[in-house]
Formats: sequence, C-alpha cells, structure tokens
Amino acid sequence: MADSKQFVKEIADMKVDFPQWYTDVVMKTELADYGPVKGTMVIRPYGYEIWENIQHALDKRFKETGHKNAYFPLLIPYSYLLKEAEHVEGFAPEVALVTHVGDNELEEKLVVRPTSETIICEMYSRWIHSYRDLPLLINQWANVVRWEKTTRPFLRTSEFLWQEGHTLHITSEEAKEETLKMLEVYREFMQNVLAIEVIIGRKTESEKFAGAQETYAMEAMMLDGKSLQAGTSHFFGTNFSAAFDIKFSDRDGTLKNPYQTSWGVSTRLIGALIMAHGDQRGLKLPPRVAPVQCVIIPIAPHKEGVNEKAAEIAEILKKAGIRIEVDNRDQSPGWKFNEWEMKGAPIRLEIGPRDIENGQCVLARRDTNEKSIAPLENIENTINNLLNDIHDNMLAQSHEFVHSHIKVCANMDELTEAVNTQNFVKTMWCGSHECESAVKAATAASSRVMPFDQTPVGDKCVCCGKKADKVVYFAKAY
RNA sequence: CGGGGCGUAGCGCAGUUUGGUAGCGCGCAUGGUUCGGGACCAUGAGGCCGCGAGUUCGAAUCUCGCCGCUCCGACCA
Repeated sequence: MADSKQFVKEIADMKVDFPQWYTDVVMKTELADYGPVKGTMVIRPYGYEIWENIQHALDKRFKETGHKNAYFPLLIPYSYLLKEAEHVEGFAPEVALVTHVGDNELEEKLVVRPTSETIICEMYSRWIHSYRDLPLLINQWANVVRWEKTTRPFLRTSEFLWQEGHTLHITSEEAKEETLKMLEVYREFMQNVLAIEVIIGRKTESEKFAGAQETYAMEAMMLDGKSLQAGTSHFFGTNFSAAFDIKFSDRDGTLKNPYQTSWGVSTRLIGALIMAHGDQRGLKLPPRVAPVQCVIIPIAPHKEGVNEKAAEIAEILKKAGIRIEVDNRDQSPGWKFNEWEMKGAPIRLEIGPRDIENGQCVLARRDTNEKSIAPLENIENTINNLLNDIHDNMLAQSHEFVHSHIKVCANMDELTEAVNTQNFVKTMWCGSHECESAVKAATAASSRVMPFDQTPVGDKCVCCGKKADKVVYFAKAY
C-alpha cells in the first residue's frame, strides 16, 4: 500500500518541484511502476483502467465516424522504413532493431515498430486496386517502441500504448477533411471526457511529423505552464502512397496514388490528465474515465447494519452504471478519505450509523472538497448528477486556467518574461525557420501550433521585427 | 551524451567527518480496544549497508574501480 501519509505531508510542506511531484503521484497512487528495462513502464491495474475507459470513449467516436479496427505486425522489415526519406531520418535514431534469432544473424534486419505507417502502407498497396476500394478507414490499437534518451512515466517511455488511425482517400480535399475531422474528434474528447481545455492548430514546418505534409495537433497546458502535445493528426498527401506504390484506377481509367492521413493519441493522455488536474493532495480524476467514480466508505462498520447498508447502496449504484468501490479495509475513516483523495476518486460517499438513522449519507466531492448531506432516496440520480457537475466544473477550471495563462507578446523581452512565468505566448511570427529556432535557443520555448483563428495580434515578428502575418503559440514543452 | 544529487529493512531517512555489536519513523504480522478527517496499547518479523577489489586485528564508514537511480540540459508522442 502506498505510504500516502508521508506523501501528502511532503507535498504540503513542499517545494518539491513539479516533475518530482508528477513522478511521486504516479508511483504512490499505483498507476504505474518502472519496468526492469530502463525507460519501460508497467501500467498497474488502477492506471490501466483509466486507459480502458479512454479507449472505450475514443473507440466509440472512431466507429461513429466510420472507422474499423485492425491489427498489423509488431516487427517491420528495416527496408520498409527506408522507403520514405524524411520518415526514416526522423525515426531511425530511436528504433530498436532485431538483428539476431538465437545465434543466427538475420539477413534482413527488423525494426520493432516506432509507428506503423510503413507496414500498413505495404499492406494497403496489396488491398487497393480501384476507387471502389476507397476511402479506407482503419484504426489500430497497439504498442510501439521508441528508444528515447530520457523517459518519464506516461509522458515518455520507451514503449507506449496508443491508437493510430491510417486512412486512404481518393482526393486531397477528402483526406484533408479527414485530418481535421479526427483532430476535432480528439478536441471534443479532451473536453467532454477528460475535461481538459486544449489549443488546437497546425504545426510549423520544423515541428511536423517525419514524412507528413501537414501536421495538426492539440496542445494541453500543464499546471506548471508547460505544454504537452496530447494528440496529432497528419495529412500525408501522397508521400507514402507514392513511396509504397499504392495505386488505384480512378473513374477516368488512370492510375493514381491515394491521399493519406494518420492520427494518434497515446497513454500520454494519462500523463496529461494528471498534470492538468492534479493538486497537492494528488490525483483529481475526471469522472468519465475515473476507475472508481464513487468510493463508498462505511463509518464504524462493526456497528449493526452499516456494512449491510453500504452493500445495499453499492448495488443500487452499480445497477445505475456507476463505477464504485466499497472500501472495507480495516483502517480509520480519515486514513481512507486521504488515500482516496490522493487516488483521485471524484466522489466519496460516507455511510455511518447516524446517516442510516436519518436515511441519508454524506457526499464529498474531490474537485471542490465540499461535503454535503444527501437523502438515500434516489441516490443514483444524485450521484450521476454530481458526477456531471464535477466534470463541468473541472472543464471550466481548465478553461479558466488555460486562458488566464496565455499572454499576447510583441517582442522577445515580453516573450521571455511570459514563458519564464509559466505562460503560453500568443504572438506574431514571420514564418522563418531562423526566427523559430532563435526563440527556442533563447528561451527554451518552442512553437506549439498556429491556431485556426489567425486574427492578427500585431503585425511584426516577435523575433526579427519584420512584417509578420502568422499567429503562433510558443511555450516550453514536455 | 554532458552537469549536479543519491544508493543503509517494503517506503522515507540517520549513522560515514573521527573505522569498533545495524539504528529511527512509517508500513507489515499477531492480539485487544477503537472508528464522522491520517486512532491507541502490547508483542513480533524483516538487512550481502548497490557490486567488486584493496588498506586494517576490525570497514556502512577509508582508497580504487564498476553498476544503478534521479534531476537539469541536447533529442522526442
């Protein structure tokens, strides 16, 4: 069991810095543990349930937009990776290679997939013959391996779980539409499921995905003002379909390469919700993915009827589809309160002898710390409404936090000041790679996205001072 | 791969300066009293002091080498 008392005390006094706080929360709330191989992570049941709930919510949205799931191999011939020049350049440094089987060296090296574009394209080239085969809308839930130099649980691990959608389309327009549609699916999911306000837009040339023509992303603001790229959606044009010789006969009888997209989110989302919602007491889980939405804590359970009443309430809530847990462990109530607050359960329901007498229970919400008394009658509706309230409140808080930490800046002094005081910077940029990397070199803040709303906030580049027409966000990033 | 910090019980640490029986708090186990915001009493289990060499009558402590973790940079979902 996590030593929560010590933990809460530490961070209450603390000047423990944010990364350390983050790691402590992950470990002590039993979301994950380090694996024996450096940079790998074991996702523990409590953390995995969050992932399952994320999967479920996303999968539903993918299906609704016409996508089907499939699975492709973990091992990819190295030669596939070489077919798209930018792609191999981007990924080669961090791919794990399989070179031997037993003592025998393989004739062709294999990579453990860092992403599946290449193998999926290889298969697509065999499947696609006619415009009648298009569009092809497929998603894969899988693990991938990228050998990163430094790692942090959920945010960057050598192996991680994700989904990657890979679609083919007849026209460029349709593919671009798909790219933006899936970005919108992600944005809606972030707000309505994870209760996280995100900033969406297009990546600059230097920040885009290796091999993409256009990359769009959603950036989430963490509590320390740093940005986390929470999901991406790419338009590939025909870069890959040409490289992998995917061709179809169009209506006019000519052979064409289809236009392609890919889009993905990963277990990093769990890191995002920890760092976007947490507080000094620990996790604050958004109700729609929380493994335990309502924890039931019997008070004085040795007294007559308490355990029975707790079980009875549990049954009612379960039937109403609420994820509950009755905490029957032999610990003092205060101990359990604190532990479940650390583990982020949105609602705590206390039921004791006094309540039973009065036909009521005590409800405590994690987001505001408020306690209230509720009648046991119709308790399932009360809880459901409260869960929705909590969600709405968390989203409103996230919205408020993000928008109060965006500073419009006109020059480098302002930008540096804003970035160093934990803000996102919204500013004008001339579009040159030189200015972008100059900002990064001077402040450690990188360009995040160019928002869709390009209403100018000035007319001069924040860096070089020349005429500028691009609105862009800069921020330090994870 | 560079720069800092740290490796002693499951967790958090003291002990290292000045070598001399392995310690503390929490957790864990057993029994009892408790239970509405981190309860209490009693008893108990638990250690290759990161690894390997060396110095010494004697090493957690001194010397040399190695390994691991972690934070900060460069690289990245």
